[in-house]
Amino acid sequence: MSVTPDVDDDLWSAIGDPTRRRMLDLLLAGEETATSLSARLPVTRQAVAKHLVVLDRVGLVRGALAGREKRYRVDDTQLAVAVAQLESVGSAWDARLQRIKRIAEAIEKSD
Amino acid sequence: MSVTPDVDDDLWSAIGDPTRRRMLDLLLAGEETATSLSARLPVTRQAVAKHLVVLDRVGLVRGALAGREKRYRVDDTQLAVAVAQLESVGSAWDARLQRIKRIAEAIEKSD
DNA sequence: AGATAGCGCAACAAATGGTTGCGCATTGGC
DNA sequence: GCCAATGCGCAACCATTTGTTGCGCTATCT
Repeated sequence: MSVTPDVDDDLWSAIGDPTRRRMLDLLLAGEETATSLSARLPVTRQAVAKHLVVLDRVGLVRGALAGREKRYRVDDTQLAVAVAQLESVGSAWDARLQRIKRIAEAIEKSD
Repeated sequence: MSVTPDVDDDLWSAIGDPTRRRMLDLLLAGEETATSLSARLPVTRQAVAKHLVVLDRVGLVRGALAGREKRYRVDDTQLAVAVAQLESVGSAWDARLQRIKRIAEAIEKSD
């Protein structure tokens, strides 16, 4: 019996990186470019650009050219999928923890 | 304003790795050793051992010597903390998505 | 037209996740 | 009691990821 649900590893590892989580955080407040994001993060523009490639590959963000800028925004639908996976794993583990707790209580009662 | 709550990056990246998530899954079903885990996973015992070091460092598992074996078990308390972080980030993003949706609806209505 | 701002590409460094190979300790059968 | 087998830890090595710096192209603004 498997406890954790099947999860898209690529999507999960995309949101697993702390820098990418902070980028998503910033992008949720509005469109940003690689340059503007790097100004608010402790990494260089190029590092941000690489992360944007990763996030784009799993569909969490999309970039659109606007003049000489490339503005990125969060894809709501795909972020909702990611959130669903987080909550799915979380509640699976939580359920297992509860079960263990109930068993422990049952054993204690039968002592 | 920050959207995602402050999260323990070490704890998060510990559960971010797919192999470690599967190890936790197996360990939730009962104690295991590095060798027994590696038999159920597509990686070598040494890879499993390294992951166990990582999981131990963040307190998600603890190992106890039993003869020549070293049996690992999940630390319920710390796993509960990890679950709380997952659900915390998930619901923060979810809340933000809902807010965006409400704003979009409001704009649509005012058209 | 020329200075500037934004971006992409390439080369490099460090950390991570994986492998193989080795040696040491404990255990169990004879 | 001995010896083979089992389980573990350590070290060397490889590929990928995450970060850096440096360079050059293109588009914009005066």
